[in-house]
Amino acid sequence: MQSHTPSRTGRPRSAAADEAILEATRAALVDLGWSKLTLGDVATRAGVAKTTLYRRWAGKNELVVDAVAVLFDELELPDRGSLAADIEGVVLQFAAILDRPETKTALMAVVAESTRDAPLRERIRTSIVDRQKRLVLEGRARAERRGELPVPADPCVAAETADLIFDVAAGAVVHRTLVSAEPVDADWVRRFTALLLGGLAAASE
Amino acid sequence: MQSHTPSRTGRPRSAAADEAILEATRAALVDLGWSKLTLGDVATRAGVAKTTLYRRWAGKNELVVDAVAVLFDELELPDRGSLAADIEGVVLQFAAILDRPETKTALMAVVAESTRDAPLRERIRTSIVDRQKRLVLEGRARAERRGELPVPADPCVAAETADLIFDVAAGAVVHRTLVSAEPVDADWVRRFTALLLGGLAAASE
DNA sequence: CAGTTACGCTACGACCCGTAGCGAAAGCGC
DNA sequence: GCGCTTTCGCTACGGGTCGTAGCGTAACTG
Repeated sequence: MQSHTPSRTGRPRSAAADEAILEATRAALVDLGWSKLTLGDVATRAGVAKTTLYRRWAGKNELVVDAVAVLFDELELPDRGSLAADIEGVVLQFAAILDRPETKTALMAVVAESTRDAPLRERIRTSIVDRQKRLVLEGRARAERRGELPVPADPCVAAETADLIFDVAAGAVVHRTLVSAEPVDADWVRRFTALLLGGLAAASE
Repeated sequence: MQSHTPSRTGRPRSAAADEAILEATRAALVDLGWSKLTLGDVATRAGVAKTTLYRRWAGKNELVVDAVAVLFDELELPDRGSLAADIEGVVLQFAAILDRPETKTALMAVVAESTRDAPLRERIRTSIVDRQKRLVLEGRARAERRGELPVPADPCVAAETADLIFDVAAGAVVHRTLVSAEPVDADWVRRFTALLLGGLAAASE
């Protein structure tokens, strides 16, 4: 969120307004998409003055990041018994979130903006990307406990491998969904997982 | 381009103006980025009236796609002797194009817009994406001639595999560059290629 | 109650959009 | 050469969004 240090005195900021604004932002993203979304319209939908919106967020970019970030909270890594099943499960979850119209149009737009805005990039990293990356680390740790993956000797190499896996998995799903515009269905996920696990097995030999 | 059927009579459209506009668009992307780029500014930079710009392109999206598309013309697939070397070469080329400031800020922006604009998505596909995908098909055909990959029995499965490889490769490079904001250097490409080839080998067994 | 902060509302200049209208320029067929 | 057609540069315009300033009111604290 926007990390406003709450002062001890004075009228407190309405928490209900916060949620109403974020909800209105998601609704506006569904109806209008990124480019036609205006802050005035969001304020009207939320039943809030436009000035209130500007008091809490610096601009459209930051607002949309916060509005979309909560959708990634539902990402979990339930234990499905094997590394392959775990991967397939989390990839399907990620694809489902990315298939929503509000994330589809918003995510790549804010990433594009972040190429010229370092603070925005940091905000995206902490509130969205790191939540995804955590799943990769958890999945590997679980696979090591199962004995499906060897415990890495060099932790530095292990970190690089985790980053590689993350970029490959997240990138592939995003590219399939947004660029190729084809569905990430169970069949595709199965083939992708087979490719990924095969590559991991070959690399650790 | 914008596929304007040239009429036999009347004053012909200036081809020099076309190139000046696209060049000005790329320069404006470098200076201003996607969101702050305005068509009026592009027209001024190109030494062209704003109305001329609107006569040739429907809007900002289409213009930027055309301006960036030509940068992907330099993508080639020189024979480096092995499938691994071919992959590493083309991935490094793709990463180099994507590292330019004009493509970095523009590509994801137009992809984000294309989620709500089917004609734009088709334009991106034909003028940018298909040029990349072609390299995957050529690379595989070459590897089959070398005997590095088995000739697929089912052409339908082969097409699906090619699509998968394409989404994985392009997606990984894009994600690494734009989301993780870390360099696609020779070391990363080597590790990615090893992962991909290992997965391919495991899948064809 | 006084002090402080957030809120809703209005109004404002600045900017960009996309289009219309005009006269001039550059080709083609005769 | 002379019309015809299309594009060009230019100006001007209504409409929309931006981000901010100002002001009176509401909410909470000590």
